[in-house]
Amino acid sequence: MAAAHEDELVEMLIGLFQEIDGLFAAASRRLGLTPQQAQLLCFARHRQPSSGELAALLHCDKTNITGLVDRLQRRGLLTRRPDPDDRRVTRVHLTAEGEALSGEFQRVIDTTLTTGFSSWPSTERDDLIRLLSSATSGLRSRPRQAP
Amino acid sequence: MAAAHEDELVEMLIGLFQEIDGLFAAASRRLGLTPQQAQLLCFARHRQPSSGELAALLHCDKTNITGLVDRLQRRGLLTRRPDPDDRRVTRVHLTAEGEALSGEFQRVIDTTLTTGFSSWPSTERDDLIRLLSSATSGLRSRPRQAP
DNA sequence: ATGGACAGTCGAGATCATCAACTATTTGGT
DNA sequence: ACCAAATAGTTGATGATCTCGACTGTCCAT
Repeated sequence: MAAAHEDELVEMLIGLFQEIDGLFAAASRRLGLTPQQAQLLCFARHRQPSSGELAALLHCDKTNITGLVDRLQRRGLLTRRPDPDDRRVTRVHLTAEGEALSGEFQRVIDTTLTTGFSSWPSTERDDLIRLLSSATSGLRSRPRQAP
Repeated sequence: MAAAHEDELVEMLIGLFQEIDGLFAAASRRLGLTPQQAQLLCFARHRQPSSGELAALLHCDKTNITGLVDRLQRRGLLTRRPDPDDRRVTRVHLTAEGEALSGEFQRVIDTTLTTGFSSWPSTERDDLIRLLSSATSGLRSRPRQAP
């Protein structure tokens, strides 16, 4: 067993997590958003998620989404619209202003991450993409424990 | 330029971030901690950080640390001790209970991540460790912009 | 129909997070 | 040695995040 290697891998994964967490905090703050608001806007960028979907994506309770969406709606960044197929669900649609702001956020993230890899040879980039893809999908089916 | 590859890499990095974020949320909740509390305890596991160091590690204002440490101290998980070399700084020391709880948290994280990679050949693990190391250090010196 | 599952909201209470202002201590320049 | 500037931590005020239990309304399978 390569126990030392495993520990090292875990350490690296968490280190990268911390780094991206800091990047998100700095970028959202720069735009006058909280990290949660920025992430919610990004999730609503190309689909029109329901509150329940947003709760799953943000790893929080659905009752939290109500206030989160309330504040963003009060700022004119999104609107609530009823789902035509299921009258229980309400879907979140970005306004033009919300599109612009979330686009700005995504641009900051993209350029910061991209410039961090600008000096990498494309073979290493491809390797990393391949390994990250396997890693993420491997973790996505993580063992759930009973509540 | 491999613009498509860059976008794909950014997408993968964020996907992994989301996954680890969810893992942290679930693990800390299981132990009756908030994610911030769990992270703070882990940072205090082997060193005795000052409040300012904790603020930098948690990417938040130093005034936030006061209340965070207050609540953990009230639960008997850590103590404040003055730094002998600089009477301005107070350092955080975990109690035995705090050690146990943060150890439990770290164990949950470690085993979940490790089992996610248990089927990987060691050559791929080594590749991923090497690439993540480069990536994280490359991002750690990220370009700061003026406030 | 009707009972159970599901989506969203509300109210209460705790935590997280920031800002301005303050005290105490350290440091460096003169 | 002195004093101004920088630093570490706390406090109070304010707003945002997050969860829990309870509630309404809708869907769906029996």
